[in-house]
Amino acid sequence: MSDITPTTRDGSASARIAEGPRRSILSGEHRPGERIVQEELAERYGGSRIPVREALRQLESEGLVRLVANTGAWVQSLTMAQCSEVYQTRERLEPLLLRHSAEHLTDDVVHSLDELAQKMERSVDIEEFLELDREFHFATYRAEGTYVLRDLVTRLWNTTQPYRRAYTSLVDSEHMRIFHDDHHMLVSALRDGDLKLAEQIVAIHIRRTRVNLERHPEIFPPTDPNHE
Amino acid sequence: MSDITPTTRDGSASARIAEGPRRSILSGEHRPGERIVQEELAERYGGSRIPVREALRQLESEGLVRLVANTGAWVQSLTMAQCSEVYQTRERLEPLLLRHSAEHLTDDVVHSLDELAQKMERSVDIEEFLELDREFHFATYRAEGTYVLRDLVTRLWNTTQPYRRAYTSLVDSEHMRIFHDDHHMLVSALRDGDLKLAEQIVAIHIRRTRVNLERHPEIFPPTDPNHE
DNA sequence: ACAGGACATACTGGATGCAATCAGTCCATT
DNA sequence: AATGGACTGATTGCATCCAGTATGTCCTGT
Repeated sequence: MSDITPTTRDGSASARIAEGPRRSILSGEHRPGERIVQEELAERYGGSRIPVREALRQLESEGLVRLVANTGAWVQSLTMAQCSEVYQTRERLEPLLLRHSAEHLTDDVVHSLDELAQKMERSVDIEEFLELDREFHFATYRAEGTYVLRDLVTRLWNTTQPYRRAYTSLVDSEHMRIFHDDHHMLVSALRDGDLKLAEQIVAIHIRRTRVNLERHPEIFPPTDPNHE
Repeated sequence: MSDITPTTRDGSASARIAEGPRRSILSGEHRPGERIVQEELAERYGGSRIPVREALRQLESEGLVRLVANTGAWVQSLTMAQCSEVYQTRERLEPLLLRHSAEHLTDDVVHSLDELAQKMERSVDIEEFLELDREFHFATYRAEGTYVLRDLVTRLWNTTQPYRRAYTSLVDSEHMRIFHDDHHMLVSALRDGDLKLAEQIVAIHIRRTRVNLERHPEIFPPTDPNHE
């Protein structure tokens, strides 16, 4: 898990503590809708409830946690419509990020992308697959310059991670074949320096995943539990 | 605080306090790079430093504030490159948001959009102009359904607000003419139900602003003061 | 005069303790 | 039996206090 923390943070305890639940949520240890108790986090990661509360505020802004005053915190859960919205957003943003980044891609990186794509094909474990997929795509997003856009994309990935996990365990080998083909085509386009094509592949890749997600309403909460 | 405090108990104090500096920053009362002292906020908005600190964490995640451990908080300042990046992001996202929203636009709303565009042309005060501009565009973004995308766009507007303000005070009447024309064309496209055209107009409108912003490096900090 | 270091001040970060609020249970009433 | 209300345990929200760190100043030595 490399690029999980969206904003590079200082060494304060609240920033450190925030990483704990963030990892737990992204790794699937804590699932959407689960209750988060301040005291438990404080004990688990060492510290009082003060930095824990600041960490929760931050995670709320990142879209990973849902806070209700005087009531508590829960792992954020998305409806299918919200998840779809995030994917539509990604479909617009990631081609842009890729374009910025691809100009700085070296042959070494392209080569490692190829290896990642192959390794992913051989992967049988879901967690490993998810991690490799993330590593692959973010390897194509190693843009120089500012980090605004990459931070944003990181957050979008993070908020939808639980549903990507649930979906991955459902897809059949046929869809997987197409999924891997996308990756290989993307590597080829990047190797050829065909930026326009690479952008299109990423957009289609994201759209394909969204459409498939929308075929599985059972992995989302039945109705909107969040009224905000 | 045991007396008849006007502070409603419905929301948490930290959420309430966060609104204060957020408003101050957006209204231009506090400018990028200005120091923010916790104690001052606590006194000004009522409360101890605990909810203030949570509010600052939240504002940090929103991109309005920059926190450094053991040192303090400052109003976030963007380099021209970062600001440009936000505008490129907006250029991709707002057409999408507009498309989602435009399906629910009533004739009433279109009519009020027209009035807003005209009122903006007559506006001479910069603050009023900025507010009307924001009101105009967000009136076109009154999407039903989920709020993920609109929240995101709101944040992007917020983080660039200081530079929009600085830029507005610089543009000549010629550019203003083109700016207003964009708005009128957008209203027409929405009235005709030409979604594709409306999307294009918004994209061009945002791009035009970005290009003009990039012609004024003097409104940005000389070098990158943020190392993240 | 200038550079380096020690001190003082001001501010942030965090822990503890107390008040307020919510949820779940039990009992009384209809 | 079902509904309404009070009570209790648990948990959150906040204020006060104390420790840690950064910044600015002054002094000393060269």
